[in-house]
Amino acid sequence: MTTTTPSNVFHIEPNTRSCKECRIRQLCLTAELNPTELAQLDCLARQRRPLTRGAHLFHIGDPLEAVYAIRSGSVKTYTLTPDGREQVTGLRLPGDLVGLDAIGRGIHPSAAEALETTSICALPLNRLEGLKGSAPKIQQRLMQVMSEEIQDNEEHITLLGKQSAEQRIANLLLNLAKRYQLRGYSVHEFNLSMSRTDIGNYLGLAIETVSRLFTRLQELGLISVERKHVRINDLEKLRSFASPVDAPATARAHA
Amino acid sequence: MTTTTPSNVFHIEPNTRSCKECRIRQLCLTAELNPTELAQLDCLARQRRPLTRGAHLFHIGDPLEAVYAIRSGSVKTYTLTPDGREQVTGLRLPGDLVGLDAIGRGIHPSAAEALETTSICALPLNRLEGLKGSAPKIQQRLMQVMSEEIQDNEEHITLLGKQSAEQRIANLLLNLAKRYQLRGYSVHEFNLSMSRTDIGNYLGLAIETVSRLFTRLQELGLISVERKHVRINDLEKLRSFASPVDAPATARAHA
DNA sequence: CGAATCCTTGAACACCTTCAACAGGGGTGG
DNA sequence: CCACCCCTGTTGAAGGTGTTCAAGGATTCG
Repeated sequence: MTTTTPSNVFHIEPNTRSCKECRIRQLCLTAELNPTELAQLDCLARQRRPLTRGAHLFHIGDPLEAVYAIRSGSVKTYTLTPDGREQVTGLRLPGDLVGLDAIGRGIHPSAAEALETTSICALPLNRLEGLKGSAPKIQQRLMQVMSEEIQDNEEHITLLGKQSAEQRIANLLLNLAKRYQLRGYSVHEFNLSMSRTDIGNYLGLAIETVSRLFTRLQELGLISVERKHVRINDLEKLRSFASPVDAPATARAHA
Repeated sequence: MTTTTPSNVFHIEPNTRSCKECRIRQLCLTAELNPTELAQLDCLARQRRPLTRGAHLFHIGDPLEAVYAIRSGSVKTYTLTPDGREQVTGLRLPGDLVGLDAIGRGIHPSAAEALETTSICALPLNRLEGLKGSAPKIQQRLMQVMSEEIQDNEEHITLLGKQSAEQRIANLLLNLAKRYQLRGYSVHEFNLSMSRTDIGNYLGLAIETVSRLFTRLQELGLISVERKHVRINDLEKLRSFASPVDAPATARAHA
């Protein structure tokens, strides 16, 4: 932060503590709810003290108490391999929900850890279910969000199953750019909240490969990277790197 | 089928066409519903003519009309990469639900194709939502199933992100064995409904690698493979292959 | 200012892929 | 019923992408 400071490094502090005036309301569970429904959700959304970097929202194996909405900051979710290594399964930004994978069995199968100072809303599930009768749209919206998460996971499976290291990096950058844009920031410039280690872990690559490819994309003039700060200089060309029309050399076996 | 015929090659024809007497009721959306709720679901579950091998339940881009429960047979789901290659995202067995990833946006982001003769129940979503008031448990159960699908996807992401080719194959076999066992068949013997191509695609491996590893696991005495027929000879040892306590050689970078 | 952490870069290596050829079934048509 | 062909699966050898190992540089924080 001694150098340039893209907008997303400032915390997106919602104007107030209520859903109704939350700046990222349109992205959250609250999207398309009417004022009455918003008020109902407000009543049960507990806000916790902000998490500091490295703090856990929940651990693997914890009983499900609530699902959580990110208000500001960011969170990584991860599972553990049988031999105890971490697999990063997702990056959550303001407006995203965390913990949906615990609803099935009542136990968190993955952990959520703050990547920076992060504030959240806790949505106690049992009280959420109590709303069902009076506010079916909340329930319905929750199902939508879960379905979108399934879809996102399928995209990530495709990334891990079919794409070259270069494509994975390019797609991550485009994904982040799009999500920051949805939140009102520039498509072209943002700060990575994940470390190189987390990025490599998330993309199924060695950390050295991540570093090398950032350097390469920079040498090609597509992006500028300096530590966590990323600038996309040529969005179109980056897209053509991420999704080449002709299959890359390594792709035939999977065809 | 000229050789041995494990039980799962016989179609699991439900005794009757009603949910109440469906043999796989406990695995499906119907698990833990009371007779009244079962009857409600029965009313709207339309049964379609069985799909033949290669037939699609829906294509990518189709509008969401219903989600589907598998009654017998099996189905693969897949998405397309930007350059038009297929990525197999899942294998669905009797009792599993298909199409949940379409609820979010109303459009199927992935396709579902029968791997063999397959019969299904269609659950029209709009009529399902109409049940919400009278049968909230169905809605709740649907959320559970979706959450479990998220969890399954996370496991598959871990497989693709962290595991060696050998581990991927071993885990696939164990996964299938477990699911067939849940459906009342032997853990030790079953028929693959996926081709080698589909298996490789699903596991992010070249088809030749799949073939070689089947051969290797057979040489080690862990399994016996002949075309689609698989016998697990040493379940414990296969488990230790799938989840070694000490990280494999290729794993350090992801640690 | 020093230590720890994170990131970068280089070189050797390994796993898996690619390319190539062949074997075996299953279906079709003569 | 057999010959033929196509498709699926197998096996071998060479090659490549990404990993591993190693070392050095940069940043941050106490």
